[in-house]
Amino acid sequence: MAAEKGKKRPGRPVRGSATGRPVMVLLDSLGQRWTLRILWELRGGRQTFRALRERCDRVSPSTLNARLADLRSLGLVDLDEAGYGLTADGRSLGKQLTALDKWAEDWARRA
Amino acid sequence: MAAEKGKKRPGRPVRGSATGRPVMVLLDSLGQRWTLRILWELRGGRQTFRALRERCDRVSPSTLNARLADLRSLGLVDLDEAGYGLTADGRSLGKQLTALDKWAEDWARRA
DNA sequence: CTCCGTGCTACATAAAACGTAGCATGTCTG
DNA sequence: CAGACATGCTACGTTTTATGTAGCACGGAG
Repeated sequence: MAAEKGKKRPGRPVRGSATGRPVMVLLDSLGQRWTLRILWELRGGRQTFRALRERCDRVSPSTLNARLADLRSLGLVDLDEAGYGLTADGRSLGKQLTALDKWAEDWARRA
Repeated sequence: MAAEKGKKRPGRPVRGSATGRPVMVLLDSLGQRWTLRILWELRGGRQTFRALRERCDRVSPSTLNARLADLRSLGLVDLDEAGYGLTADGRSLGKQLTALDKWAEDWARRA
């Protein structure tokens, strides 16, 4: 399982990049299936594990749980009685995704 | 393994999203290992397959080739005598990654 | 010819993700 | 209390994806 051995933090080495340069930590986590999508869907507001799973095309619960653990470890996502949601950092990253959405729209228009 | 069959385009359905909404096409491709990293490294300028591979922590050539085929199919990357490089679209997406880098720096400062 | 360097492929192995079932817990209802 | 739901999450066998190493085919230079 993807249990957390240690919290991931910007500045700590990750797979594929010994430096631990913050953006590399980020690229490493985002470059796993469903991570970007999960952040994307959480922009819409806090939701339960099961609801989130539905929104993410019924991703398998083991994968979803692994990603959520990762994102929590990064401090981008948290869990409370209302379910999973973005932290302050998560929301600010979410804005980057919104920018990406805009970019994609323009891209589609051009293509 | 080989290359993909049809060109991917924003507006065409992809795995995990039947709608083909542009940003979904993007998230789908970016959410594979090495894709983000490859784009990241290509920001530095056109380079050969082998040089790019070195910069990407010696990713296996089969994987690299698969990702490059994907990115070429998306019109973000192209290949000429000087090697692989970003297209105009690729460069504009690269700017989004640069923004992500900035974000990650701030994030690291906060964490 | 040989010697490089290029993009890229083959293929066996390992790791990641999938899909389904179901557990443990809590709350609400009769 | 029992029973019906809903929750987060785990187990585990199967499939998909990535890895690592070797090496092929081509082109240019010497």
